[in-house]
Amino acid sequence: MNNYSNALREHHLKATPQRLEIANALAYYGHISIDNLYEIMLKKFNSISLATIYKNINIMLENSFIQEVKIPHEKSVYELSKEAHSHLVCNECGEIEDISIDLSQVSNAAATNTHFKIDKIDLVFSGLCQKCQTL
Amino acid sequence: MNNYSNALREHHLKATPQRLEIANALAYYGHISIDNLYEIMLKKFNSISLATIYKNINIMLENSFIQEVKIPHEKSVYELSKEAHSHLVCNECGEIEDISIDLSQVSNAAATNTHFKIDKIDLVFSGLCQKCQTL
DNA sequence: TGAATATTTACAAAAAATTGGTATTATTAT
DNA sequence: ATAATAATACCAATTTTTTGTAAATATTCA
Repeated sequence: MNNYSNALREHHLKATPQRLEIANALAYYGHISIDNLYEIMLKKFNSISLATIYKNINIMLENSFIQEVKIPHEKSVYELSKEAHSHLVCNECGEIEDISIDLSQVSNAAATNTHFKIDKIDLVFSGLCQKCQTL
Repeated sequence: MNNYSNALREHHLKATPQRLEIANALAYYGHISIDNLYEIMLKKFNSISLATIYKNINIMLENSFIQEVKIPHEKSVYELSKEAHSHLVCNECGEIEDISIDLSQVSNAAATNTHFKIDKIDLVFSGLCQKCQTL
């Protein structure tokens, strides 16, 4: 199990036990909503409050330690920052999967068409995962 | 100016004056947040309530008359349903632009890599629009 | 290692966002 | 036009998120 103390400090965040646990939860589950995170955190810190969750999620976002993933029709989930990647969501079971796809073609197409200077791409595929297709 | 009475009815929505005005606002502005929509609606219906806005947005979403667009770091905006397209957001001025790009390559890549059956793609480019690059 | 300081936490409360209940009014189909 | 149905405004309730603060904790630096 990873120790995120240094990673947190590199993002100018104090390494508190609560934050370490948030990092562990994100690492373990990959993507997690505020509600789920609160439930998980309660198991380790039985007096933790939602306000603490929100404050930490928000400051972690500001400092780019984590990223928000906006899923269609769902509440946002959060993930540890890593290399750029896209997401797939199963409309049946809700599973979220990471995927790395080369987006230079679409990025260039968008840039030349609109003259935007593009520096970030949020891409979410929705559909059915392999398991849910066969059920 | 378009009359959306029939379009609403085709989506099994009664064509009330409030709904027609929402449709007009979405058509005129392209993308609108709940707050902005409420402000706009207040000009025509000085006793309209936010609850009415929410109820209509929700039922219009359910009936696919409109679509939600989730913008990074921003509140959702809504748009009239139309052909599939992607979005560009300017991080400076907030402008949201539609763009049609062929996504069959990335869609195929994602499908073959993950064995998902993909039926929807949400793609948002963030960056700077042409105007804001030169400021 | 320990004291000083700066930040974080839990808790309470407030604020903001969204949803629910109902009498009245408007829309639709006949 | 009328009856049946659904939407609206209004108000209240709920849910979600943020804020303020004293106490507790982590970090810094000697």
